[in-house]
Amino acid sequence: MNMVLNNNSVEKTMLNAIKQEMPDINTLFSLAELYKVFGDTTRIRIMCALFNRELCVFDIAEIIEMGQSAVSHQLRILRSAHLVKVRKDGKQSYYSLDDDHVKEIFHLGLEHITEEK
Amino acid sequence: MNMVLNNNSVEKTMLNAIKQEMPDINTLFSLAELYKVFGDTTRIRIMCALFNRELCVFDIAEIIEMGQSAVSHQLRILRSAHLVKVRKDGKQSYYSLDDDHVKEIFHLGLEHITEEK
DNA sequence: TCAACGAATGAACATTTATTCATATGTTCA
DNA sequence: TGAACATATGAATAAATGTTCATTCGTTGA
Repeated sequence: MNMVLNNNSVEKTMLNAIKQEMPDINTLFSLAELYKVFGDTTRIRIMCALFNRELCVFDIAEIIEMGQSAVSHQLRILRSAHLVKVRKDGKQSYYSLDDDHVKEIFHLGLEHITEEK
Repeated sequence: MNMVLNNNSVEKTMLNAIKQEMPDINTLFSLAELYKVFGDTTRIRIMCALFNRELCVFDIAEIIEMGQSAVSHQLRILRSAHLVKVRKDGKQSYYSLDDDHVKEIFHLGLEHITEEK
């Protein structure tokens, strides 16, 4: 028998079992994509401003003190992640949070960082 | 009175009120930093492998099919975000999740992406 | 109809980030 | 002690990302 043994903590068959039980790679990829969207201060601030109200692009830009273009670009990213939604009214686009998950994810993250040693 | 009026949805005073109620910028920055760590498929997969057990670096590398060096680099990032912790035993370093938040954040994210239209 | 305005978009640039390769560190055991 | 091994780390490279600037699109109202 020409079996290759590894001398690590876990047996080869066990490693394979762990591989099997992992969620499929596409799911994990989507998950990473979602968190990537949360992983930017500008987008976090935008979501934060939208916590209790809808706002148009110009007002968001004022609140977070950034240019209209930058805000608009980030809003597109937030939109495609289904984190914010738009309502158009005349010349303006009003954005609001799309989903309760946003607040929940936000709060969980806060818990983690405030509990840090 | 030389007050500049804006003709957007919300009055200037209201905008300032919203600015005031925003969490301070350092908190939001840390929050973004935390989610940035979740925002990478390799790190997500590592955390996932560690969901129910501790593993040494070599085994993690086997499970997620990446090089030892890449895994080690990512573990350092996870460690400094307090998401995983190490226990050293002889030649090996055993990593495990540091915190229940990891699982909670993970599951919330999964909920969000599976509910998408 | 056309000027003014709010928002969206594309291209360019600078910065950040993940991976790889090579090497260093630290531990075990022969 | 020194060879073998597990892990960590530094430098280099390639790829991804955020912001800015310039421009376009779409709507309003004079």
